[in-house]
Amino acid sequence: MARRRYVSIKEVAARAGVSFQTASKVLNGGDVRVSADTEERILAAATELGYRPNTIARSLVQRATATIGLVASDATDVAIAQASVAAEQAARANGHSVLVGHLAAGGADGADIVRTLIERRVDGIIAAAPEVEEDTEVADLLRRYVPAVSLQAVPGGGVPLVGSNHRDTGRLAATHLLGLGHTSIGTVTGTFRRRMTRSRLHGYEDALRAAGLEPSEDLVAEGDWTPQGGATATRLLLEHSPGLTAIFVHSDAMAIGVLSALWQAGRRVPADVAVVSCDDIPFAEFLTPPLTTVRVPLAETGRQAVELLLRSIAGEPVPERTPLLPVELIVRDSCGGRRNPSD
Amino acid sequence: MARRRYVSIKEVAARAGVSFQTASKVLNGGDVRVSADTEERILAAATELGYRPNTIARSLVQRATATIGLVASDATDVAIAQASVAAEQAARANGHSVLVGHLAAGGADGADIVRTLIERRVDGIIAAAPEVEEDTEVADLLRRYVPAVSLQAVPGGGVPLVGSNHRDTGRLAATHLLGLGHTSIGTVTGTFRRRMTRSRLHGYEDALRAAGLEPSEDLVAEGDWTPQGGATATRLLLEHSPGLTAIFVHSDAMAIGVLSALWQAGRRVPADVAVVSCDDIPFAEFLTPPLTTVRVPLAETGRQAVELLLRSIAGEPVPERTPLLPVELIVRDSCGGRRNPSD
DNA sequence: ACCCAATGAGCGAACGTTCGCTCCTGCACG
DNA sequence: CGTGCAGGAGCGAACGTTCGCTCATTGGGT
Repeated sequence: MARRRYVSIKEVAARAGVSFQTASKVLNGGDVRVSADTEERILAAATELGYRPNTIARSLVQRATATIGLVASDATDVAIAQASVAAEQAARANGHSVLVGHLAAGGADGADIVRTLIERRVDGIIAAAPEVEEDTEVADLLRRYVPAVSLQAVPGGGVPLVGSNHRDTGRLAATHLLGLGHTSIGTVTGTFRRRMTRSRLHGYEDALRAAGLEPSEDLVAEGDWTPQGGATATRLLLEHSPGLTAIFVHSDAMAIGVLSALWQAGRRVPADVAVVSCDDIPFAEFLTPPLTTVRVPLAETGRQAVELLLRSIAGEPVPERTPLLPVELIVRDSCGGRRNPSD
Repeated sequence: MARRRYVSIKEVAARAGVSFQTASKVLNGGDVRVSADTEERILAAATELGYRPNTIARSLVQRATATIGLVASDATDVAIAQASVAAEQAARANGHSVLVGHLAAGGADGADIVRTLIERRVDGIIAAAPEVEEDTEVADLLRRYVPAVSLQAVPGGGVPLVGSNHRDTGRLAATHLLGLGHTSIGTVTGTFRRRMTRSRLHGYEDALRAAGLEPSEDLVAEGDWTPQGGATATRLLLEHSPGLTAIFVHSDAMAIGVLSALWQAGRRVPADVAVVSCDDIPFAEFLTPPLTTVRVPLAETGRQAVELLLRSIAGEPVPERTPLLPVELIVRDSCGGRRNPSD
């Protein structure tokens, strides 16, 4: 337990018999105008002493921390977790570390988290927290203090946005179901407060109208992104529109609840009710039945956010809107569009 | 996009007409021997200027960053994510920030991540990465440089451990199945390299022996913690022991694959095969059928890790082994031990 | 043999804080 | 009226770096 004291560059320099600034040059700086001999001595001294540069001191003088802040929803949500992890790994691949803050349920502590990140002088911030979509305090902080990129709209704008095409997502799912011959297609949506939900809903409506169908309120039930919420919404849907033959769900997590509720109601999937969802989380393939879903490039979104942010930090101008990433329909069994080989 | 320059305490002091050290006292230090009048002037100047303390500078002089490092497995794994999120929130509640590093698949970059954390002078490190269980380089770094707490065994010891009682977990699951009358109980384990796997297996064997049954190799199949792995292992199990009537799975994630494979093999759950698993991730309740599982207190583990680490940082001696957290059996439908109300 | 350029190393300053000490002022008390 | 003491504020030093400049030495070209 006798913890090793950190050794500073001065001690290394002393042992090598040079000034500490010279040691700094060879150990960290790039401007190595030093003889091979002294360089070697310094390096040797450093390893013998177990020297570890003190990034804190470096950050102070360079006025940059090589750290980015990530404010994320409770990353127990698989989808958010995927984006977060990808973002962290991308940041690290570019020499940056990531300081995270997970919002409490409800997201009331968003501004606190961001303030902390700012005080720690992160070079930039990535917001991956839907709760923040309406938080003007957070938006102000992001606009004023630090380069930022967001995975969802920010009130007042001014923060570059990355993400995928949610309207296409809805359109793709509904179109597929329509193509299978369904005409009474319900939808279990995310929370209405989120733009993503509204976009997906619009995509769904686009598809219905394109097929000559008029969207009905009785076919829409709001979920809350959880399996519970999905189950509850499904029961509501079944009550209002007992005749429906298909459901488009706004997330795989909710789809788990949807499947469960359908099963409990005695409706077989896909024989009685076809289900298409979105995200394509790792579990989707292994549900019973395997879930047909619109794959959302979550990891890719995280990486793109980092890339954009790093460019913004470097001083490059970044557009407030980048092209939305494309989504892709993954057909499995829950929609009945594919014959199960074991049938 | 005109980013606000950070204002230093000196500017605040100048505006308030005091020395910057005095400003420091009222803005950050606790030793406020200052007249109410000047205090007010300083506070006013600070808010007018939008002063944000520079934690970097503070860390430099205080030789402490109020930051802890978290090295985690790819937190796409729901169980790890739960522990991570809880740990971060607990740390923040105690005034600490969290710097994360997610291991690449395979975990080869563990030592790199830890080194980075050390160079950033985190006050302590939490290891929540099973991959690290055999990484002696990581173990050395953790022992030598910085207080640490691990969620899994560390080669050579010397790092306090927190976690739950895995042997009880196996015992509880198998005992329940035995109590239901099963005598041919297979198990889909985690990777054998992990101690947790071996503990759970031992618990399972304990229970069998206590019931007068001899464990058989044909009833054990190694999984890899993924749904895929669970499915593959299940097929293997079915091949070697077609007569089994129950399966104990080492994680809910794998259980999803187990359920899927069973379904594809035409075995009904729980009628033909009963399933009990461990973790109790949020999805467990919504699988078809709802999963009977041994709840592992993941969030609680994360919190306990932080608590221990903070004490260690504060200089208190912490025991290398804390009492294991208790687990609890959650009975749902997949084990057949409970009559489904809809039956 | 002389000058100048290039090479190698040193040195002061700065980054934004905290910490502990010193100094000044004024007031109460003997 | 002098002494002591407490309250209030200031000041120097330090934390561990990086950065840009200066200085000394060497060697090659004419």
